[in-house]
Amino acid sequence: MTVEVLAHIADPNAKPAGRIRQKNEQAIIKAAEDEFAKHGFKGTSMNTIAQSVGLPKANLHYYFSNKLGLYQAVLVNILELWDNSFNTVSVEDDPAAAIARYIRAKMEFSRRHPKASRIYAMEVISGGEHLSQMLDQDYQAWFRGRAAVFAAWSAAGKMDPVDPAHLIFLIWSGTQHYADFASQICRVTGRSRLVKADYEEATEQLITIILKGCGLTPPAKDA
Amino acid sequence: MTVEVLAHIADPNAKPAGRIRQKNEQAIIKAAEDEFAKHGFKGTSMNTIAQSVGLPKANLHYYFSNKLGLYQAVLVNILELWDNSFNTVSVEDDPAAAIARYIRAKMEFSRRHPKASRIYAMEVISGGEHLSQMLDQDYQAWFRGRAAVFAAWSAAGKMDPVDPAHLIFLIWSGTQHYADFASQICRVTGRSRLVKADYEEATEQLITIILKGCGLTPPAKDA
DNA sequence: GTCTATAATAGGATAGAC
DNA sequence: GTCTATCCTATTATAGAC
Repeated sequence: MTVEVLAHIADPNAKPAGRIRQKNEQAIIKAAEDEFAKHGFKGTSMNTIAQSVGLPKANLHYYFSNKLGLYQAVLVNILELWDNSFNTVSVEDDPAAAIARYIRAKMEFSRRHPKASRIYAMEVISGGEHLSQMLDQDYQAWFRGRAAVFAAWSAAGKMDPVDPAHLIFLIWSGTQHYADFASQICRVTGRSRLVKADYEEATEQLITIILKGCGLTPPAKDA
Repeated sequence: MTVEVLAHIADPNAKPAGRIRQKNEQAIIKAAEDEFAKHGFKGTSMNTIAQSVGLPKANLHYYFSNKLGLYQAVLVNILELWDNSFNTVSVEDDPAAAIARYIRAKMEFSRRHPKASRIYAMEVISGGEHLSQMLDQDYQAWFRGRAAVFAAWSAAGKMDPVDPAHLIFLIWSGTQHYADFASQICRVTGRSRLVKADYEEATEQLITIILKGCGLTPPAKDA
């Protein structure tokens, strides 16, 4: 996905970035992520963000044209975090190794950036209107390209003939769940929070089930 | 899960239900679901709900003590919709048939009640504080009981020794995804909306992958 | 660049006429 | 039971002093 090109969407009248500006913008965005992750776009107030950064709310409007501009900056920030290793997977690669690596990368993202995952989830649940401006056309093309790789593997008899789209959705949902639904996982398992070991265990279980489910044998050891 | 007992939480000063009251309350709840599913608790305004029902907003406060009371009524409504067939699954049952049936039930819920699923998802992503009052203690016990059934199947050699909790999370996330992330599925696949056939295809794919992933053979035909 | 003060509006909630 | 009018607070956003 080409994300750099879209940075201007976040703030059309963006001023040249001085040192102070860059630092403050990042601080505001970081605080904004906390709120957006908990309450979504509509449910978040500039006031709360301002208090969280320790800045008067007028400053937020100095750095970002308005609430929507700040939100879009946060979204762009998230899209830039996304792991792109899956983009380069090709038909020549080993399916089992490639899928295992992708699951690992997605789960690592859930562990390291749970708030980013939640903001994205809330945005999609809300209809994803703010995202459509950012990734409409080439996102669909990207998805088709990735699905084609799975289809080619199946056609070559390297894996079961599973529907590529549904397999990708299963990988997405299964990994994102550990970020988005962490509060529920904690509740039903009696944990206070998820630690690294929990994510590692989940990763191995997901890889085991999904690879076998596609008729694949897990790679002997991860590289 | 014992849900009926908790109905009083939704509105402690609930008045006896007359015909008009019951009808209006349902109309309000229905309209509220639309908004809560799109914007979560904080992001939803009573005003918007009132306009959607075609009632002055003072009426909403007549029927529900306040915004929180209305939200909790919506949540209770959702919990009552939940499929309970999984509760009665026991060690004696056939794992493949039971898991396939559960996936089918969960996916059917996503198809028939996508808004309920989204409200629940938003609530969990937001931290799930409003849910904890409703199902804290026995929810954990319920989960442990269900996980124990999977563990017993594994111990009896009826299926692979997968971690029950992670398997359940995979079933939950994989099925709920088609409700919560429908907007994204539509975007990447170029659909305008998901139809029954899409859900049926997804159901079969999920059952195929997950059953095989657990070392199970799909039941010949569904009952 | 930063902040106080303030405008303008939307939000939740209630009083009280009907 | 129903609705208008209203209160008060929170919210987005801006003006303008420093």
